[in-house]
Amino acid sequence: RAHISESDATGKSQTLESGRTATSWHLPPGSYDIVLCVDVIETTGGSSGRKQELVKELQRNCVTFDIRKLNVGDFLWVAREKVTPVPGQLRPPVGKELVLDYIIERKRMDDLCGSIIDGRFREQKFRLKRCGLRKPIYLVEECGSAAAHLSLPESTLQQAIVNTQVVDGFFVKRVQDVKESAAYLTIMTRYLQKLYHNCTLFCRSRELEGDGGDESEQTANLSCSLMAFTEFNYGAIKNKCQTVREVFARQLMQISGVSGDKAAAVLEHYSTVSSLLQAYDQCSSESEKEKLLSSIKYGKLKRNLGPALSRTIYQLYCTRGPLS
Amino acid sequence: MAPVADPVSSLEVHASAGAARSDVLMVSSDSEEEAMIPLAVRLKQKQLGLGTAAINAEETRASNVVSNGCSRLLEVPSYHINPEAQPIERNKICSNITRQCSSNNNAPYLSKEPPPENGTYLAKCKKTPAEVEAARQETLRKRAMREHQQEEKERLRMEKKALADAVKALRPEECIKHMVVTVDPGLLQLEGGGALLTSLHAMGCSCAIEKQSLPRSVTWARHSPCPQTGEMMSIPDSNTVIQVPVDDFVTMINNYSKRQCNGVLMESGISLTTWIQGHMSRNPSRTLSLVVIDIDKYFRSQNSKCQKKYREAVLGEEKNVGLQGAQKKRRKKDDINQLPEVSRVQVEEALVDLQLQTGVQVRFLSTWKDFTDYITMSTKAVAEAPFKREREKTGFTFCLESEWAGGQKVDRTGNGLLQVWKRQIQQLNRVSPDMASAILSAYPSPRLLAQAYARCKSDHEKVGLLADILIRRGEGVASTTRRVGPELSKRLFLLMMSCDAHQPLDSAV
DNA sequence: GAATGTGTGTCTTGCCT
DNA sequence: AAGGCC
DNA sequence: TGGTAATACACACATT
Repeated sequence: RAHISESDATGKSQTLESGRTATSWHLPPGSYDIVLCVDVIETTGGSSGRKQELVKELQRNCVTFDIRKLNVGDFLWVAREKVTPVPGQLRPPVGKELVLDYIIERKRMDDLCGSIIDGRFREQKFRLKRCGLRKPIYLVEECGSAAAHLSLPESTLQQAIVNTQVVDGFFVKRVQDVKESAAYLTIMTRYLQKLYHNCTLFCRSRELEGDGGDESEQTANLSCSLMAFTEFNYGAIKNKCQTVREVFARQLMQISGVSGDKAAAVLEHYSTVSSLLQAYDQCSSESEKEKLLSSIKYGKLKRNLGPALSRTIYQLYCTRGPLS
Repeated sequence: MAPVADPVSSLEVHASAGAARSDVLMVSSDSEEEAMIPLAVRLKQKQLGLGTAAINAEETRASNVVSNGCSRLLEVPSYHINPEAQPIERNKICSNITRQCSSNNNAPYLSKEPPPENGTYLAKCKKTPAEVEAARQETLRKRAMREHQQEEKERLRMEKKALADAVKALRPEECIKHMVVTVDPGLLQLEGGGALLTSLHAMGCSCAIEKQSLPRSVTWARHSPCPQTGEMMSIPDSNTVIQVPVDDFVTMINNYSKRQCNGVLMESGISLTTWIQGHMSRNPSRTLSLVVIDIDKYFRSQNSKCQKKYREAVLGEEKNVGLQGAQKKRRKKDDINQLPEVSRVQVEEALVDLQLQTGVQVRFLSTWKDFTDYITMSTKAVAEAPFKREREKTGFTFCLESEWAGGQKVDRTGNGLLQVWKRQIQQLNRVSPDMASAILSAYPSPRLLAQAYARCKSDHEKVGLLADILIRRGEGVASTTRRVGPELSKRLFLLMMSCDAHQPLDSAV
């Protein structure tokens, strides 16, 4: 039977630096198992029976897997160190875990439809790209299946799938139903177990990831420099450290008409709130303040920010009384 | 020997049978192209006719001068255009130039404002021949200067146009018209080849039929004007789609299964992976993807032939290695029936092998119309890819970071700016709307907050300025109050007052 | 961008004698 | 269509 | 030359 353990990496209450130090440890061949990890949300929740169907199918295929809370993606594989219980201790020592470079985002057609509409689709792809795992896979379910009258045309959905393949460079696997998803996971798991049967694995840090093309490195498909699972799953939570410049850009974009290009153009001249305020103070007249930013060029090439926006920003930062 | 044709040999057959004819069909952009080429050629001619380095230096200087003039008129500091530009106004430069010209040819004291007594003298006496000559030369110089300025203006305009057109060519709507889809003739002699060209044509892009290095493949290229020469040049795209016949596909699947069963030492023919690896090693820069059309026809045939083995293979309980043992039906009559017997699981296994070894994926389509649609969608994707990539490179990440509210609308009088200010405060991590409202009520504008900081005597006072502001959560008796706290107070202080753009806000340690 | 449609504002053009 | 106007 | 009017054209933003 399949081995199911609820190892919960509590997503939020972690210490700031997850416990991995810079000591580059390694896992010799045979000292670890390749284990499929399934996001807990894929097994519990919503449609009662449908989620358990995947678990059942994996168990039937004798796939050893682990159910965890994944902060990004739906499936991935870890190299879990084999641990032998120590005499005198009830709990065996915690084994080190490295996460393989493959991560799967499973998407049913209706999910995809909703994701596209509310913008989650783009965000998910972005997070997958920068999650540190270099081989993202989109597992698209219900492909040729019943013309589900979703709120989006089928051609649109298929175009979106092709785009994630061609534009984003993801590997796209199309399956008909949950059973085929399980079959794919099964075959992938067995293949990876075979592939990593005789490999020494090294611990990599999240840094220095020139995440270039995923398929481009076809020769070195066997990546033995992997991230620790704890570091990966913690890094997937979005609590990045903000800088003055970044927050200033976000602040500029709170006003209607200011987009990323516009904000970036302003930041080219005044990269902090302080510098902008200083510039306003150094203006001799109010009209000079009004048009301080009007001739800043932005975007594709050299389009004026314009007097209207310049005036709005001037009002925001130069009004000495309360705003309305 | 394998009774089935090797993919390589089938390639040769198709290539020799197909007439390698190169044909480019312009759809709707031909008129535009004819209009564009002379434009770019003129630009090139002007660049070549005048110098290169010296002219470029002149033109950049002139553009700076013009920009300064404009910005002065707009009452804008010149460092917006060029941070290093000195506040020299254009009219001063011009008057300096004219003064120099005059002093070279006339008496220095006559240059600007003649004394009254000299004025009467000059008015009475006619201009000396030297003065007449000087005036002529002056006129000539002015004309020459105007011409030069005209030319430079024109050149600048043309360059701007060219760059604007280059950007236009990447826009989702128009980029497709600059795409040329190159189709291998081996694809066209199959059924649905004409429909492919028709759909591509209807989409608004050009088609070229020429023999490809890869069999039955389609590649893409971008037809765009070169920024330097102005000539139209084709920029090839790395994506390539190869249509694999079911015969070859099944054979290669079978070869892979044989290898897995018999061990690695046995040479059992080309597998999907080794076939692709061969192509990829030949030209490493290609991004391949495979298409197999109507493989269900094969499985239907296999299913009707021996249903028992098929079910066993699907259930996967026994290692069912289908060799080409069961091929008993009529040969030459039906090609499918003499193919080796492979199961769907074997296909999936070989596909995973291909995926993990090469990253190449396989699309299974049921009809040739689906193939046409797939090529159509791929064409759109390839055409729009550069546009999207450039946007991701320049734009900020948080623009589409899930919960992102669009810009707060603000009218001409400034209504709505208070909400903008509140939302600006909320851009810092871990700032709830309640916290923002609390700060907002204490300092309802950025200026007021900045003034408060300026009035602080010590830095310690500034850092903790907001720490004791009360946040009221809830309503009435059940409302609880908290403080903003020193942490957020410090972050807001750093945000407002720091001169270091890369100053981290979340305090380390 | 999923695809398409809608309104703000700049930017390009032509005009003037 | 080129030139001088303010 | 400058300055405007009228248009074209983008872009930010809102919908099936």
